[in-house]
Amino acid sequence: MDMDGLLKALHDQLRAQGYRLTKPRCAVLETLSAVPSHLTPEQLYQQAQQHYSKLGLVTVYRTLALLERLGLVQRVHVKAGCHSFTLVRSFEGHHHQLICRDCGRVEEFPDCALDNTLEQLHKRTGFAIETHHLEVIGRCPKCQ
Amino acid sequence: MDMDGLLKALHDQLRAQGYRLTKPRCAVLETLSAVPSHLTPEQLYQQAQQHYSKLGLVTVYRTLALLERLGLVQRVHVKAGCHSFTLVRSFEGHHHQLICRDCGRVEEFPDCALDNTLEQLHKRTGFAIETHHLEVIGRCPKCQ
DNA sequence: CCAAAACTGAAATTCATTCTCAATAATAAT
DNA sequence: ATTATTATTGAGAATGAATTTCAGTTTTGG
Repeated sequence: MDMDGLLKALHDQLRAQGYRLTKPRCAVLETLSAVPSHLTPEQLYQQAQQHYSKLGLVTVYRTLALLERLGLVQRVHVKAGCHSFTLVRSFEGHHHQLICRDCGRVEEFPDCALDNTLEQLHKRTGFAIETHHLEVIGRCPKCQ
Repeated sequence: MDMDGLLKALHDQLRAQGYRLTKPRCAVLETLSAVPSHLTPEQLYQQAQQHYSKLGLVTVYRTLALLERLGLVQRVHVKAGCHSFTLVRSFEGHHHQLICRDCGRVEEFPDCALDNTLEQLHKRTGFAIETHHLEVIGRCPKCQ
């Protein structure tokens, strides 16, 4: 999908859900759609000001929250800033986590059928894959 | 302080790497090992004070950083608090992200061979799986 | 064009995390 | 044991991201 098509689709999504198409929102969308990677709210704020100079940082946060709610934007967890910790209970190999969204219980499970996928991904994209994070969210038996 | 196998193993790991076995660290480890789920630094601070009342919050942060560096503790990304955002470019289905750790470039890839794994996971654990997050980290062709 | 409602920016605020530094405690050597 | 060395600590200050508040503005439907 070309960029204008993408932008138009995004606009339509907003309108369809009854949200207004404002200059700040257009600036945020335009900036995001022009960038192949991810941006922090602060970076987005800086760059989007080139499209609409009166833009405020608060509005960037609000717009991101809205777009995320609508599923138009996705959060990327980069290294820092996330909050909870569990003990690693098995000392070898890769572990993944199954997290209950209600009680927060965490169950680890051993490496999954991902090796094959990662191999193919490497071949297709040329990325040198170093690690991966997998979190599975659900409800544990007690919380259902 | 009683010491089951897990705790003793953790102590040994610390000692083996030349770190001191202090009361604050013991309190943090003891608390974490008693909890089947994940705790925020603040929660951990509250609970670990029951083991060592003079404990400071700063030390909890430092201890977590140390334990994470040693691979004894793992960060869990729960909903809030993470920083970067990308646009979702395909509007249907599940997407995963391949992130270059150097330039930050993000490439999406379609659903992987996880369905089977998730099905098995459900059968084995009884969790009702609702969603999952997968991030693959590597270096893109340009950055290698 | 007008009115109603959604939306906005700025400032103040909150909250998590990090930094600084003098005091303290764990360990190894005596 | 006692001591010396050095890692480690806690308190308070500082930082920085994210949120709240609110009066003013912009968008849209009529």
